[in-house]
Amino acid sequence: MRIGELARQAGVDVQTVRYYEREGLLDAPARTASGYRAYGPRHLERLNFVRHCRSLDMPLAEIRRLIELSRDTRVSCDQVNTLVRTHLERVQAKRKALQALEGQLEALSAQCESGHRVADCGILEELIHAAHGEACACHPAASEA
Amino acid sequence: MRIGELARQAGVDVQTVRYYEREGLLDAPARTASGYRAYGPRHLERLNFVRHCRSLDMPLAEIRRLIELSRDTRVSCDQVNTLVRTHLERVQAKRKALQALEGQLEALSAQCESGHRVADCGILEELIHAAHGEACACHPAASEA
DNA sequence: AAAAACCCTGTAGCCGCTACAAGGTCAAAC
DNA sequence: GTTTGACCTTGTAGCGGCTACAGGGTTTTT
Repeated sequence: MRIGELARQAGVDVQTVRYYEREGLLDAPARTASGYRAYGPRHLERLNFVRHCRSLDMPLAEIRRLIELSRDTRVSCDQVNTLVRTHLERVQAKRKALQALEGQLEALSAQCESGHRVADCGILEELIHAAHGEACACHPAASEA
Repeated sequence: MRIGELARQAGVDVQTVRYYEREGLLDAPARTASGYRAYGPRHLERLNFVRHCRSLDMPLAEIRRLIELSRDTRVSCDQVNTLVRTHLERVQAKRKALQALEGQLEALSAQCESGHRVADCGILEELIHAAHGEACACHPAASEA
């Protein structure tokens, strides 16, 4: 299987495959006489593994670590679980931050009534007031923390 | 006010101030005889505005657009509100994606019971099964969509 | 007068790709 | 047999939003 076929089967760009090889996530395959990469089913399996981890938003460094761990079957599973849970905590933290953002942006947008000019608009005023460190719809109680 | 003082007052890195100037978010200030940037209170106000928008996770391009809009006070406020609401939708979409991720990672972690080896661990098996396109704890109903 | 703290420009690194340039190879159509 | 087109190769640069470092000059403090 050549790189285009591998990429198609995994649903990724050809460049991404080469990138993963450079980054040590995919073993360098054999080459044909003319220098083309020749992949086997193991490579596809590994590539799908990487993509699945990426779909869980894991950074490449952690996927690399998972691959290392999986190579040594004597390793305690706790290490894998810790990695997953640490990642989960990161995702949770980011989600909560976005949730707070949502509230702030909604408050901001609520300042605006249709049809008037920016000179009379609550949004820019809010944003500019923030420049003075004053309370605003975005960060109502920020200064109380 | 020199760049260090400005940066300190806004709570940003000196490099970030220069970066914003390069990116057209901050007007180039006057220079002293020896070439040092000399800022006034207007610059601090603008910098705080930019930082506030960044705290709302707006991309610099949108902040630039907001600055443009705010310069022309005859512009309809709807443009500002649309920008904010579009950004809000992006944030919402990302938050929902992260929420789904959380569930997947939790299901994954639940596969693991403490103390055993990776060979017997549900997590890596799940991740590797995914490489065959099978149903997994991470993506239980993905193939039904 | 020396040391420390500040400033300048330019460049490169982070992440996970993506795209482009400038070439070599291979299969099929004419 | 050659020409088209799809494929492959390497190397390099770009995205965003900074951050850091190198190698200098200036100002302030000791």
